[in-house]
Amino acid sequence: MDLAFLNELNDSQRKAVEYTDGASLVIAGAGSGKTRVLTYKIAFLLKQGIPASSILALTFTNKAAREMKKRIAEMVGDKTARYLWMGTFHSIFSRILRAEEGKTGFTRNFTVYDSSDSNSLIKSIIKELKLDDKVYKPGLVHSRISTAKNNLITPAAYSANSDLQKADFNSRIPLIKDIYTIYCNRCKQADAMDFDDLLLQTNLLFRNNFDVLEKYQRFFSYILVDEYQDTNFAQYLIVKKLAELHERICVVGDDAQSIYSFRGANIDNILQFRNTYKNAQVFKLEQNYRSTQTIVNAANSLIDKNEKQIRKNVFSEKEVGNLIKVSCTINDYEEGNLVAREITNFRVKDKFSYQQVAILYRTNAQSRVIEEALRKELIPYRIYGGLSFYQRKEIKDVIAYCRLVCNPHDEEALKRIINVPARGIGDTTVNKILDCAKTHSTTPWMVISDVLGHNLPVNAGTATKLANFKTIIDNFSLLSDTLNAYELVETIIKATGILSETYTDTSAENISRQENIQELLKAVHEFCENKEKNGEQNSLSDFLSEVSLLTDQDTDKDSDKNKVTMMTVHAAKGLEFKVVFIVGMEEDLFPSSYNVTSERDLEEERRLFYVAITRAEELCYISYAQSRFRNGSTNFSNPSRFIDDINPEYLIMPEKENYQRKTNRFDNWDDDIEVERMKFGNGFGSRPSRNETFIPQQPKRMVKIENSGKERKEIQNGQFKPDQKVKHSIFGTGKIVSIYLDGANEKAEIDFDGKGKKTLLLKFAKLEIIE
DNA sequence: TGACCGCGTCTTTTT
DNA sequence: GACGCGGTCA
Repeated sequence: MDLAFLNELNDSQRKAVEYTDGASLVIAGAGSGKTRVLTYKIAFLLKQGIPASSILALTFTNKAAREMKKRIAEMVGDKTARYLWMGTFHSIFSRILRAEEGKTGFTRNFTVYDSSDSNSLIKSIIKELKLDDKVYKPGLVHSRISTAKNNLITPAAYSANSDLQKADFNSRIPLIKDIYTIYCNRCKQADAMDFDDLLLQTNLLFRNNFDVLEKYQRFFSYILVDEYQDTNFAQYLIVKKLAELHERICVVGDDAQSIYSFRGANIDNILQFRNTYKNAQVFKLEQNYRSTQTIVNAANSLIDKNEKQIRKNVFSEKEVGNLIKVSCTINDYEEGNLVAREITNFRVKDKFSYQQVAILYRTNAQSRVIEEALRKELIPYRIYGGLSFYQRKEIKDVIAYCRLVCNPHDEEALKRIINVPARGIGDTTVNKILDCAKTHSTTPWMVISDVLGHNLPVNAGTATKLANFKTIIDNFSLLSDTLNAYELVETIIKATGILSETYTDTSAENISRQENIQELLKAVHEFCENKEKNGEQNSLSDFLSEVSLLTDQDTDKDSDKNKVTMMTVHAAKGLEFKVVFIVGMEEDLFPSSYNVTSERDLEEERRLFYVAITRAEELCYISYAQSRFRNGSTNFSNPSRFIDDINPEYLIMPEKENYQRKTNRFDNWDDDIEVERMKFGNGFGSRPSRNETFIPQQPKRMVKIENSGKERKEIQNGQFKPDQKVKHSIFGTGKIVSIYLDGANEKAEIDFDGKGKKTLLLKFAKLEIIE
């Protein structure tokens, strides 16, 4: 057995790889070779003769799985590696759920609803219940349902749980339980699972079928989990159950990089690992091979401000490197220019190529200004995230046809394309069908299949149109027995005229739509060839079962080589770049004011910043703007408190003078560049005369400037005043710090006894005045 | 039924 | 600024 590759590891990496007898936790600091440990460990297991098919490796993204599999194949050979169970939780367990069809009430061809399908279904349920969608906001309802599912709370349990009912009642949305119940019934009827179902149903499968659980427990003799800090309760429990028999489980992660709590990720899973697995070995990887000492030390000094963490000593033995330059510009527009100019500088000096540079931001909306600036400087870039390929209208339309062909009961797919291209079946008819399906407790497809039998109140013309539509879909379904995915998708595109719909128009938009459809065809083609090569199925439903779990990250193209990368910090997790620009480091944006209502949330934002900094290998730039065009108006902002969290010895700060400057000058990295005129939005020619908004002060709160130029801060409220003592149903008693207006929302900042300061929306908070 | 217009709302991150 | 919704008109 050739184990020479183990010599490529450092001491702690090697120990982590070689320990295979029981549970282990690998705490991997940023850049410490986490992926290396995982791949080498799997290779190590394989070399010892453990069959690939008995190793389950769960990753966070498809891309991570693919890359890891590739590396393992290089080490141990393609044949040995091929049968590894490696993928995201969602893709692995959707495979298992399909294999175990019938045990969960879903067939093996179940559709996967993406978030917009879920939202759309929730929206129609809210409408059917005649509820106000301003109160029952679909997004909000979805997130409540999602949270419930991630915590394995079924609709019945949700309705029965008095705490949840009380919370919903206090939030004035007591009927969530009904929406949740109906939502689940409708999904089941449509033979559709949403993302969260994939985890929830897996748990139900294992809970209700001990024999099935036992089968997989025996089957998977070794389990590895990557990015364990970002697992939620549903994922935690799946892993725990599967590992119960052997306890040969190895989880890898970094608590300092846990940034997905909004998706239900629970950092306690990693913090409490040793309580779950009493005999667990812990390995710490602390040497960072990625970044300069300055970057590592700066990141350490930042994360040190977090209370909740596993202390570790991440260090780098690379060169000391450059200090992190912090820059301040007058507005977001100049910030973009600053970044673009600096990137051009690199090119002139031949220091870095474009693909070694990344620009990271907190929100996708920030990409726009930066994009403009890069374009002006003729810098090629690639934006990740935002509207992903598979969320584009034309792609979703084609996919919806495919979904309907494989599963005609898929309500969301039906609604989407029943009138695309226009065939005279409008909203009125669709609503009648939905109504009718509801009263007959059946699916819309059944109604269309037998219009007369269901007494659908439409005229003969409409009935014919519906019959024609049904014939189209039925014909495709017949073809699906003989054609592979590529042939069928091609037929669908041609026969439905989706493509020809765009032919008439030669606008740039339509050309891009055509290209996208061609791109999709290419992807299906590749899928079919790949599957054929491996002797696997390549029918349309096989394609669909994979495509619904793909994301933008998975569509890398060769043409994207040598471009600057632009993405959110979240999307950058796991990646590394020679040069990283972190833009928009402003209070209320980063940390995001929407996100932060507690110290716990603030710590997550801080971890997010930590992730951003540690992406950089050699150079890291941080910038913030004094004003920014956001949500249709210009807002003044203060530098992020996180900048102060970094030990200043690693930073070059903008000169203090610039910090508070009242003139139109801005600080920049090249002092000789001419100052451009500030760009302010509509009718905002005159700046407010007050300057104090530029002076850093506590609390660092963004002051909203209306277009009229008026400044609004704290406001009067008839009922609530600062210093009042109040009681909240969840947070208990506290004292009001301030009442202020955020946009149109009246908010209260309250210092709760023992719970710290929180910001609440007055209209929802239901506060009781104590004194 | 479908195209178009204007208004109001909502702006975080993603498998 | 962008999008979705509701209303109006052909």
